[in-house]
Amino acid sequence: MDAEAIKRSLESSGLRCTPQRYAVMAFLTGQSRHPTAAEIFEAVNRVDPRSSRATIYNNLRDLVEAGLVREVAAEGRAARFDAKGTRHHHFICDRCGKVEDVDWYDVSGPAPGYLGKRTLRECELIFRGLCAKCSSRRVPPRSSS
Amino acid sequence: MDAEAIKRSLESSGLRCTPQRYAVMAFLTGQSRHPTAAEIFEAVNRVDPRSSRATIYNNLRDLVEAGLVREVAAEGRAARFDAKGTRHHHFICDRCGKVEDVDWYDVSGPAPGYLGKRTLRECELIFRGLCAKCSSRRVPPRSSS
DNA sequence: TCGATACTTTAGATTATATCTAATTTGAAA
DNA sequence: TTTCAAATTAGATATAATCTAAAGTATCGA
Ligand SMILES: [Mn+2]
Ligand SMILES: [Mn+2]
Ligand SMILES: [Zn+2]
Ligand SMILES: [Zn+2]
Repeated sequence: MDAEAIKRSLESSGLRCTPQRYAVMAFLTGQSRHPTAAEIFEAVNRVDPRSSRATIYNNLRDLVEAGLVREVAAEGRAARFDAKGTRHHHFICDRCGKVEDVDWYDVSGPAPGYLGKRTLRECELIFRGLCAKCSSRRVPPRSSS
Repeated sequence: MDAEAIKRSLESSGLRCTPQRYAVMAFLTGQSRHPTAAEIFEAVNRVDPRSSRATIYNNLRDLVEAGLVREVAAEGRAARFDAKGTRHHHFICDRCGKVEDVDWYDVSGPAPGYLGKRTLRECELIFRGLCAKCSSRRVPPRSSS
């Protein structure tokens, strides 16, 4: 996603393309990891323009509301964020907690009526297990052997 | 799940069945909601035995480690907990954030090789949309009309 | 161009959530 | 009983997120 595309996506969501907001969005689109607010804060403040902590949080809130970014559902202390580029699922490692992207495939939704009066918008899959790195190790990290 | 069953499940996980630990487990098994640590704290302290905040957190940690309780993957400030009774999926409301149980059905897992070198343990399905209550309302809550 | 106005950013204070510490208490086994 | 690891506790501390009030900035119409 190039600079112009980011600018357009912000403006078509009714958000001004301020330098600080752009920086958050640009950083997120360039990441396949799932950074926390603190990590985003650090990253955008390594280059101009600098942003205050409140601005990082304000912009993340605005971007999530606008549907350009999602807050990833995962356990753990700090919220993690993800630019909504191409649809994908997530793999969460039982051991190291890393959240990795997995190519999207359409999930066989529930049978009609299964969800009662609820209105379904989407089905998201979360895979759990060991990531490639953790799979290749024999011994759990906490083991003293 | 009756008292004896809870006691057995704790002990077969190598955990002492202390009054405080039992109280947390008993409360969680009786809930279809997904309470936060603060809600559990409040609930168990309405009856004896009382537990300190640290004990609630200690026991939740122990129960999650033992596999008797899971921390629910959902957005939002405080972690939510769920006794692992019968398997089920979750429906998360876009609007009010409520996490509701949905009967389990087996998810068509990814094709072999899809996940590369990762080791898959389970597929969890998260449905998103509007819960029954929010579906029946016309106007979004923030609208000023 | 000018002023009005709404949007945005900011530092620091505040609140909310979770963990740590060090001193007891408890309970099962010897 | 005595012993000792496990568990509990109050309060301190750490971490994450939000709030506040003041100042800065873009946009619009006159
Ligand atoms: Mn992702
Ligand atoms: Mn549940
Ligand atoms: Zn891993
Ligand atoms: Zn709802």
